[in-house]
Amino acid sequence: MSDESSTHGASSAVPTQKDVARLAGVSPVTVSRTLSGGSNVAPELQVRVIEAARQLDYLPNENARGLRPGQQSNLIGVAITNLNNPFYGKFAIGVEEVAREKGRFILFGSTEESATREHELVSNFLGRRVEGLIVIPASDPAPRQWMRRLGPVPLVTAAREIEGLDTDRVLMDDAAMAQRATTDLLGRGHTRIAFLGNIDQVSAHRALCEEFRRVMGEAGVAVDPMLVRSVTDEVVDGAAQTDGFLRLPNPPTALIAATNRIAVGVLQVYGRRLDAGAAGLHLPALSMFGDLELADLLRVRVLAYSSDPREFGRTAAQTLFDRLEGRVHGPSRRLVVPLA
Amino acid sequence: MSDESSTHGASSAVPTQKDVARLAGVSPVTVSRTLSGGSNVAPELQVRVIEAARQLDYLPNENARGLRPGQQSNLIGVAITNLNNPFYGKFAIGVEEVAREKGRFILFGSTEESATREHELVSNFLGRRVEGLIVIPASDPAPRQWMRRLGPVPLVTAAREIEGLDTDRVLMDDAAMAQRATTDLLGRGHTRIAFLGNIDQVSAHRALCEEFRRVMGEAGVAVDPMLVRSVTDEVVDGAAQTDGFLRLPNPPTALIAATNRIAVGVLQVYGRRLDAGAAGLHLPALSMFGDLELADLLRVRVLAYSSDPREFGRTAAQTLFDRLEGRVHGPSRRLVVPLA
DNA sequence: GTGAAAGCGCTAACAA
DNA sequence: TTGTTAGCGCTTTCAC
Repeated sequence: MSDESSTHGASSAVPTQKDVARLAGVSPVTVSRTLSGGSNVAPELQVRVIEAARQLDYLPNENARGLRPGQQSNLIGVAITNLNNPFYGKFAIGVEEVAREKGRFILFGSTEESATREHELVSNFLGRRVEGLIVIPASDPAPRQWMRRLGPVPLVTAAREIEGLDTDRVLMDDAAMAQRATTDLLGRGHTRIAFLGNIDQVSAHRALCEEFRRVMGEAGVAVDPMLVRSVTDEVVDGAAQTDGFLRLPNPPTALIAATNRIAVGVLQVYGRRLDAGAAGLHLPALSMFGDLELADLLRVRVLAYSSDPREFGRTAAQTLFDRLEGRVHGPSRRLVVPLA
Repeated sequence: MSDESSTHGASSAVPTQKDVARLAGVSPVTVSRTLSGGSNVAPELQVRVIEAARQLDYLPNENARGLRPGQQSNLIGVAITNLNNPFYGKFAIGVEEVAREKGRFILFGSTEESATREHELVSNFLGRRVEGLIVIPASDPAPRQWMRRLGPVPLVTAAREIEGLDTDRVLMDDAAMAQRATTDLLGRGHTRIAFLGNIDQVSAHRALCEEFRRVMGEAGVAVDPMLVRSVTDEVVDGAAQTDGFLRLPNPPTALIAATNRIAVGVLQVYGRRLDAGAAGLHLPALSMFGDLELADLLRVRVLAYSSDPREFGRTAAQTLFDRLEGRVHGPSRRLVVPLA
């Protein structure tokens, strides 16, 4: 009474080329040749092979296939830091799109900002002989042993620049974003502008913050040290620090959030205040870096400055394939994706 | 002057077990044994092997390893329909978390609602000998040939129920969501309630819409056929149909959007109207099914009804591992994840 | 046009 | 404890 044909029934062993050959009455080589183009195989035999394969629901073992020298795995390894950030979800779409166009498949993992997990993931990806890697480096500053194991596998890092890491890398135009955000706020008459940075995104944070200070300085506006803070890239931390800002005797009139997640934290605090009856006008104007889909529908006006995340993913993938397909040689490249 | 040690320099061939063995002055088996636990290997040899492996940056070839009978690939295939929907991004997080706990890695792809792409992806995943599959079925109704190729590989479908597909499946509580949404709106005095369904999500849409009609009927409120429409799961289509509703001589006072994407389309239209000076009160109240992070911060009040997407992903993965680890046998299961 | 043989990198079974 | 042998599923010589 067991349900042998059911989805999860243990049917007999997975059919191999040999099984197909036997059923078709040919040798395994003929099967291989038929299924990979069919050159030098009599049409009649091809028909028999194809029929046999269909009948057995045969599926070539890609792992065995990739074992032969000179064969590619058709695999790309992608490690991001945090799928919870919709920016990286969209980034992954962009990568996926390009990979599909190129006939590649994706090994995917999230590091959750941990260097250990990054090591685990990348090592495994390399063990599976990925043809290339796209990595958003974890903010965990531990040394990256896996870099030495890359061998000939091209690596593209994205979104963050890690000191001492000389790889092809795709970055957002942090300077332009910070410059625009700061200028826009100054233009609206703000002078007490708080900067809520991300302690994690080492390189990006520094660039954003430096540019903020530079523009402020150029405009002759002093930056209150109390108003420059860094938190981890978590909603709760953004919220906590926002509360801190609002409790200051002389709170800021505008606030720049370095990331998507942090901005959501800010907005949650704003939401609570509004629900408690606060007037929107008394809350600091909010600008942010990153992607916030409904930004223009919020009860609070939010200005978002960002590259298009999907385009960002596409660029990262294109950069990888430039190497893979030999269009680019030589020293590593540093690409900056312009603002959307 | 070529930069041999650079990241993308073509270093010599990838080292194999044999290379390590040679360098350590032992046989390949000793390397294998050492690296997989080290039972029955003299401590001294182990040291030599490990040192040699480190020196060569050796990484075992996981594909070759998985080729041996009785070995697992440690790979799970995950195919979703649309990474653009943050719901599925969070779903993927949930799956990833569980996979990591179980020491599995993820082959990932997006079908973009195309049955062809779904076939491509799943076939390739199976060819790479994934141990299990998690699939959000594409709405494309074309027959699923790949189902017959599963063999012993367990499959869990999620979010949508496909007719004639007898698999383990994880679903949202559509009836409860629709029931609550409709009841809540009726309780607020609305009677002209529009239903903006998703033409794609075959099973889910039907369940949602049926429950909507049922609750309306039970409350003795007539459903205006003009106010029940289906669109594809795209922001633009949601927006277009919303425009349609608003132009009716007798527009609805409330609107239920079947998905996240559709609701965003509605909100975009609302945003434009508000910017053009319309009063929020004149826009239909909006309820939706799915996940909208900033729902309570919008200028328009939105009621969102949904399961927690991450929990949803975790449940799907757990259901898969229940089969993989032999905790569950027999006929396929249908799990409904309760509302968040 | 077809098949036999060899070998990709690895590990289980068997010998020493 | 160590090494030799064999074979996983596939494709690339090379011979017929």
